[in-house]
Amino acid sequence: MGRMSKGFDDIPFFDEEPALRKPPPATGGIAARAMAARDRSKRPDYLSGLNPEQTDAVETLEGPVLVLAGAGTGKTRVLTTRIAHILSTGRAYPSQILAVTFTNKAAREMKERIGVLVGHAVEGMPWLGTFHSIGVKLLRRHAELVGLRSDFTILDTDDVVRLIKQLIQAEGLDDKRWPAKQFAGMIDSWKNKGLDPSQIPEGDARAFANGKGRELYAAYQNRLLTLNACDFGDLLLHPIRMFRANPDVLKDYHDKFRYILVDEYQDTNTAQYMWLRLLAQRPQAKSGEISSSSNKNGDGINVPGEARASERWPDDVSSAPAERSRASGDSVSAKKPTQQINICCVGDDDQSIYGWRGAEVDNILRFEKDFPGAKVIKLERNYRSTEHILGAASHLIAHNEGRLGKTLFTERSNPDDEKVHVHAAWDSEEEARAIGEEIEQLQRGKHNLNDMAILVRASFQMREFEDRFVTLGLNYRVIGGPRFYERLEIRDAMAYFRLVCQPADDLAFERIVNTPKRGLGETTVRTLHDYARSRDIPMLAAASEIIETDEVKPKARKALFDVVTDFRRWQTLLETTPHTELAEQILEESGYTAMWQADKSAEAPGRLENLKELIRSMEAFESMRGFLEHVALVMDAEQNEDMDAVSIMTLHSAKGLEFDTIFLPGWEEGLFPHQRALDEGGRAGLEEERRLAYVGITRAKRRCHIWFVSNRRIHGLWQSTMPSRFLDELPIDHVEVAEQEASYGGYGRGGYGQSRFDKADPFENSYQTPGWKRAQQHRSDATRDNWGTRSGHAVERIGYGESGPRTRTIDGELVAKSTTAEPSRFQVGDRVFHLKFGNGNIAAIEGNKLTIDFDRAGQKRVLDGFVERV
DNA sequence: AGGGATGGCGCGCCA
DNA sequence: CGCCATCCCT
Repeated sequence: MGRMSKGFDDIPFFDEEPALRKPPPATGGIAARAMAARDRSKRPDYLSGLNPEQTDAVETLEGPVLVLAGAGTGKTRVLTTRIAHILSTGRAYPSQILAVTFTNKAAREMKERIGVLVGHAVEGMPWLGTFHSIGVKLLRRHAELVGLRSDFTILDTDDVVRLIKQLIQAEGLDDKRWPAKQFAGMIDSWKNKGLDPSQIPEGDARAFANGKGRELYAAYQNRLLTLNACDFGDLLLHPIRMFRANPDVLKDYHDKFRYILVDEYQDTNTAQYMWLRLLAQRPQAKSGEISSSSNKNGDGINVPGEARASERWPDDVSSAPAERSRASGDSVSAKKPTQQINICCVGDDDQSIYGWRGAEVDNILRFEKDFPGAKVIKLERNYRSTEHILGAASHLIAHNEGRLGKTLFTERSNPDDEKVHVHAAWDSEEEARAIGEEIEQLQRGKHNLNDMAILVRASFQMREFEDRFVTLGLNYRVIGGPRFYERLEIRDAMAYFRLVCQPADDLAFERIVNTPKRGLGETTVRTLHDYARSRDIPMLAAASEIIETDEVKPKARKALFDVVTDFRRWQTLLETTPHTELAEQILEESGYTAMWQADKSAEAPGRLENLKELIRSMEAFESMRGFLEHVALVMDAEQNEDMDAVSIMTLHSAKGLEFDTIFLPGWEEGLFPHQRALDEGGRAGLEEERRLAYVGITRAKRRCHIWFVSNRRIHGLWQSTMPSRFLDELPIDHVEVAEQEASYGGYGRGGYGQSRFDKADPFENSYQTPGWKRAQQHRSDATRDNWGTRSGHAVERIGYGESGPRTRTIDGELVAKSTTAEPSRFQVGDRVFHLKFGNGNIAAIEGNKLTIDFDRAGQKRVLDGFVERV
């Protein structure tokens, strides 16, 4: 077993590892084959009810498999059944299966479902988790191989930014000119690509901090090591480095993981790809050394002559040229016959929505090249949505290029199925109000709130709905919303706990050294900081030294002394006291609870409540360390599941979920597709936004309501908005432009009833609906009442001017092209003024849409109602 | 040292 | 608008 003892035996983490102590089951033997044959003929329960493609995906256990699973085609079912199949046919122990997901939610769900399939016999799957949580697990075992101790802390984005800011200042740079946040983003993207400071492109390195980008990145990494800390990227990068530098350790994992499953493969980034590759690739034996035995492959799993993908990785020019030679280093033991590592990746290129996080759709598009002989199985039979919903989604996504190309179909078709509804509202307030009413309507029709969800593009949209639902008394839950752990009081409390568990955590120290106020101001902290830096010791240690000297004033010295004594005491208690008790004690004795009790502000009681909740949630964990790790990785606080409530979440966090009724508000240019996606990602960015739209629509089983508004408040200013281009890309056959049925909450009731407009020709102008007209009518009152002035300055008025209601047409497929369009009151070349974009010249006119070259804002497309001639 | 006022900037999505 | 950082005052 070589030097493997390094990790496995010294550190008390050898969980459920039968494979390392007992010989693995004889999967390749005659008995096993007989067993497998028996199982195949018997068709165990869990296989029944799968369609042929799904069955294929479950039963093709050997060799590389790519499952292209469209939305709602039973992807999770395939994954879990596949695992159940592996387990119940005795091909591997739970601990020999590596199953990677992207979200904790997905991991949790898979665990549950496997449990149901296999029964209670299987005690969890130790290696089922997110890339990051598995990364942590690996790192805790082998921390010393990358220069960490196994009790390292995981820093969140906030910590990272503060740390970088310090470094920027330490370099004598202006932290205004070089924002820490921006650099944190750069580091993150380098890490997503698997690049350490020496590998980043020269251009990138120069782009920041007067050309000191590389130095700064290196300094950051060093600082992390000193702090015994990791950022999220390190959770992937360190294991990669560790495996490359320690082929013997890697080999242990090769022997261990017989089956690798990857969920959402389209979302893997380069670092994750490298990580997977290392684990799935058994190094090819060097000729003459160990070839004969390793090629023998005595377990019989392989079909003779079939290419073994794991030996045929392509040369990777971009990331790590040295890897292949290093990974196939000489220390690999060849005594045991090698077994194939069977990798199965599941994904959907149409649902790749994490490009901004470094995901490479290319990974999935390239799968067959990476794994020669790979079997590709397409799942296209949709079990979730109605024909209209599928039709709308398919037609929309067909506007993307560079797809592998799947066509979802369903066999369930019902004449009663509703089309996808498109609604217009005047502003986001009305949007929230109308959706609230629609929800209440459904509720009256005996629909559960649990079956409805509102999916927003950006989290700031959520608040409007929350406000509205609070007034309505409508239950809702925010999924992945303002994260529990991000709250001030939770972060403070966590900092205390971190520092107790990890005295070197200077970020935690600085956070709480003067919270509550102890008279340890900036001066004292700086002295401490300098002292610690000059001796290269953590600040808490520095504090305990410095109180022996007279470097700080007596008052501060006393305060520091108290802090140091407190922490020393808590550290000793860590071993003896139950962690929840200790946590309470820490918050009491530090005066932190008292601080909030003394606080008379409105939110103080809530904060105290949150602290209690924090302690409560610690009960589920074995130790304070375990809890800290959980919080660092699992950002979502548990919500009470039994309540019937509407879910509100972002489109991103909705991936993988399904609801009977889906509301998709905010389909406006600039918000969805998001302006920044367009600016930074160009066409690729637009396509990713479109995939996001596709994900949104395909979450719906029965009803899908899309909304757009003409006015939205952005940065506190009301801005006029244009309907999203994605609306134009919906097929008219499956879409109905809805009339708003409900009356208005506070005002405007009566007089604008729907009936008067019922006979309006829907094709005349689809957005000329009663709701729309009413909204316009509204505008004149509402503008005066609600959008008046702000601290004396005129707010942006929405640009209707004096010329009355506009005709709004979306040309394209959704709405019949308006042939009766009145000639535009503008001409190409006209000089015009727009409230937001300023002056510009008209470059083109399409109906009432103007393309304008603005002097300052560049080229934009706006509705003619929002500009006036100058 | 601490608190209040003021001014700048931002609201994209995640582990 | 709302958060934050910073400034300035006590």
